[in-house]
Amino acid sequence: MNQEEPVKSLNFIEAMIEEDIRSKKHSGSLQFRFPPEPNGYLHIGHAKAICLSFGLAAKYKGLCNLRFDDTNPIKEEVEYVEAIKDNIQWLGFTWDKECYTSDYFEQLYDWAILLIKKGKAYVDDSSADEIASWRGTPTQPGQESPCRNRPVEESLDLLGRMKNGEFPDGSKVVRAKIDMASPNMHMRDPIMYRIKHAHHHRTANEWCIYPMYDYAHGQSDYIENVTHSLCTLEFEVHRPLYDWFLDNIIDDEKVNRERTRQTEFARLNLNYTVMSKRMLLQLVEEGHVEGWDDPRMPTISGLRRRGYTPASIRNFADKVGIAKRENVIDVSLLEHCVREDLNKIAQRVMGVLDPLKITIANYPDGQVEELEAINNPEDERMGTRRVPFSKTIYIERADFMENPPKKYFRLSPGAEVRLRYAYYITCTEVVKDASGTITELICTYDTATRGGDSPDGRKVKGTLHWVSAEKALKARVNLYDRLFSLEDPYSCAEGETFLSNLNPNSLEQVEAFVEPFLAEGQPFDHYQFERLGYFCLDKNSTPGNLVVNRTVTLRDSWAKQAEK
RNA sequence: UGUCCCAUGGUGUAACGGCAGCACUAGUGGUUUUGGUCCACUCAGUCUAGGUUCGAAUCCUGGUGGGACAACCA
Repeated sequence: MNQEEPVKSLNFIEAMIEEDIRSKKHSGSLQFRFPPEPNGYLHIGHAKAICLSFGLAAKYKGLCNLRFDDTNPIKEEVEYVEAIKDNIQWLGFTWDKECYTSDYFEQLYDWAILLIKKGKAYVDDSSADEIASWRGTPTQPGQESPCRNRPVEESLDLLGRMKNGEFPDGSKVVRAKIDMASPNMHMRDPIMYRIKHAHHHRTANEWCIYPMYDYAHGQSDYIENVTHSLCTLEFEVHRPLYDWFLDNIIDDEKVNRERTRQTEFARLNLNYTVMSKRMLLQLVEEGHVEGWDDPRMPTISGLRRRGYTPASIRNFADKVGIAKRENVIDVSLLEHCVREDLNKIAQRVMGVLDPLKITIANYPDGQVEELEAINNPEDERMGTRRVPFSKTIYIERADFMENPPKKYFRLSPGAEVRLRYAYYITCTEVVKDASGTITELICTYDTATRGGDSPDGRKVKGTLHWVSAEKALKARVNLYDRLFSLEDPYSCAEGETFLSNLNPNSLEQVEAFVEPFLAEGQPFDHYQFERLGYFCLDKNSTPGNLVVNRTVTLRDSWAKQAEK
């Protein structure tokens, strides 16, 4: 009787958009944009922003541009723009137009002339130190520059000469004339242009003056007809300035009514990692990780190399939601999202990370048989494969205990277990070396249990993964753990930095044995190593030199119980 | 001695003046040729003090707590 459809709950941005649609605020379709600065690699926090703007565009039948905010030539590089484009496409999004703020330098310059002519901007000869000291503090008003009231003609002349390269870096700036006593520091005559005789990755040496973020961003949105300009919370105090520039440049009532509006949401934070571009850059440059795409990095490239899928990241972005309050997401949610996706799509395979040799005493010498194994129990369409079985095999060292506790379902002296897709085996003898370390197990198998079922119906509690010693392939396996050992890597003792919280065991490398099927894989292919976790082939893996990265372990309720 | 933003289970996020819901985490049980998956269940929340109202997580006021703002960075 209660057939109410589940109420769709909107986040505050969707609610605003639907209100704009209802009130017909915009005469055209909705337009979004994702505006990275090409000065580093994108991370999972950017992925949230990308999913937001591109996702909204898709949901409301609008478009989303990719715009590189390239107004600071000394920090920006082509390598970064290529990586960013790559990441966005990999995530599964397609931008409408590929834009660059540098495409608008000419227009921005013309608008600067307009503002000076209107008496809304001026050229300032003050030094950086003077400007900083005259700006005041958040609690004290600033004071006006001596150049503030210089004649319009003089500012115009100076601006032209700045552009022509007549002045050295730092000798002059263009400032908006707003209010040095404003409680908002950003309104105290903010700088619009600075002189930088630097090579720009797109405009080369055409310009030696470059606009500041605040002077460029709103106008770029306006030029692209952006209707909803979404950014993170730290730009909230910039919004009055965003509006001020457009208010003073655009003289058209209708355009102003429909004009782009900035809306801020809380950025993503994840525990056990850092999300600051500066810190990520430091990790790369100082060699604490192997590069921007090191699988321990929270970068999109790192997550990809770790074995995360685009769908898992999109789903994660959806689950964390959009709001304005500060948040720290638990990595377990991210891990849940990959497991959820990989469980559906990952090829199952067997591999042994910490091998213990077993000789099956009653199995014929030299015999090898091919046993049928299911590729993915969650998806019948993925079919089956054949796995070679032989007299000597390897199992996981942790799957045998000489003196097992109660509820231990695995192998122990006299116990019978199932080898997955193979046979029931019983341990008859434990072989040790002089130091008492177990070196080998002697077992017998029940020939009637081929495939893993017993015709007499007897049950075994344990099922182990295994690999044929004769046919297995060697593989280098990278076992990754969290990069930092502290939930909050930013908190550290006096005189120390976040680097002191690096987890010394974030990477453990082992030589493992895997079934021959792995040789058919391509870099980035996903696998589930049964009973162990999800893995993928590294970008540098080849059939003859397998390199496997662990994405995440399987949930392990036995490990939890064993801890107690 | 400022301005602005924010406050719901352990973590996130809904509820738009009318029964505080969902996901993750944790725990219990069931199914299982992965101690996986799946299924069922359990623990657990409106920062505080007033006010408005028949009725407040929601509106108002004051506290408290957290965050942002003083690059010629974005």
